[in-house]
Amino acid sequence: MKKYVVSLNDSIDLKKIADSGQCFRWKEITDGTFRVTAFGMVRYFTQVDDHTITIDCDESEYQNVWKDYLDVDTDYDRIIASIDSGDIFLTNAGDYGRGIRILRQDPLETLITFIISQRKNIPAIKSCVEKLCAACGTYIGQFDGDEVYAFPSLVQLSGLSCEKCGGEFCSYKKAGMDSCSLGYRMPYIQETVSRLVMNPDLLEYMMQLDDKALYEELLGFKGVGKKVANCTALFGFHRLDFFPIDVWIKRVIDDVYGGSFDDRRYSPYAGVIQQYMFYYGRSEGI
DNA sequence: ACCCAGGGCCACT
DNA sequence: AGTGGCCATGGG
Repeated sequence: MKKYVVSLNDSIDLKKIADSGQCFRWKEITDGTFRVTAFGMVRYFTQVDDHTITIDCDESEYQNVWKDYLDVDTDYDRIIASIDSGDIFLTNAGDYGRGIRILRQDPLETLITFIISQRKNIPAIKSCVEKLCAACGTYIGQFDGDEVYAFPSLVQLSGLSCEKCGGEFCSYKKAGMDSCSLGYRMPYIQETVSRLVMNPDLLEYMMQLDDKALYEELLGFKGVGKKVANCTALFGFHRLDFFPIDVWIKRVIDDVYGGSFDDRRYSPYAGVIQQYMFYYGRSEGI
C-alpha cells in the first residue's frame, strides 16, 4: 500500500480532529489510524508524530485533494500562540487542543450534516449521517467490515436516484427501516435540497460572498439558524472568523467568563479559538 | 425510565 | 427584538 508522508511545520493531531465535532465520518481503525470518508473516497490517515501523518494516496492526489482538506497552509500553532496569556482557560484550551485544524470540508455535506446536528449529540449525528449516506449515497466499497457509502450528491439527496428509497426522498420506511433518524429535520433537509436543486449555482455563488453576506444567505435555508449558519460557514466554507455558540460554548462562556466573551479579540481567527474552547470544554466536562 | 444533545421555528409579547 | 413551547430521535 502506497503511503504519502505529510510533514507540517505546525501541529496536527488526527485523534483530536476526529473528536473535535467538525467532521462526522472519521473512524479510528487502529491506534493512530483513521479511516476518512470524504469527496467520494475512503483513505487511511495515520499519525506518525506531532507534525507528521501519512495518507494512503499518491502525491498528485495529496496535492489536489488532501492538502487543501487539511489546510496545511494555515499555521495553527501561531494562532494558539496569539492567545492572551492572561486568559488561563483559553491558554489551557489551546494547549489541550493543539493539533486540531479546521478542515476544508465540502459545503453541501457540511450544510446538510449541521442541519442534522441540531439537538443531537455527536455519536447520534454520526449514526444519522451514515444512515443517510447508505440510503442514497454511492456505494464505495467494503472497508474494515463496513459497507461505506459516499455522502450523497444533490441529485441523490433529491431522491432522483435513490434506489433504496424507491425514488422517494430518504423514505426508509419503504426499505423497512425507520426513517434515517432525521426526525423533524426531514422537511428542513428536503426544503434545503429543493432550493439548491432549483439554484444549481447557489453554493458556488456563496463561496465568493463576504462573511456577512454568506451568513445572511445561510440563514435563508430552512432549518438553518445562527448556530448552524456559523458552523457551516466555519467548517464548510472555511471562514475562520465565525464563532458558533452551542450549548458547550455557552456553558464555557457562562461558567468561565461570567456570561460574555469577546470573540472579536481573536478576529480573523475566532472560529479556530472557538474550536479549542469547544474541544477543551467538552472533553474536560466544564 | 430519565436527561440531554454542536437548535430552529413559530406564536406570542 | 426578545421569550417560551414544541419539535423526533437515540446515546449515555
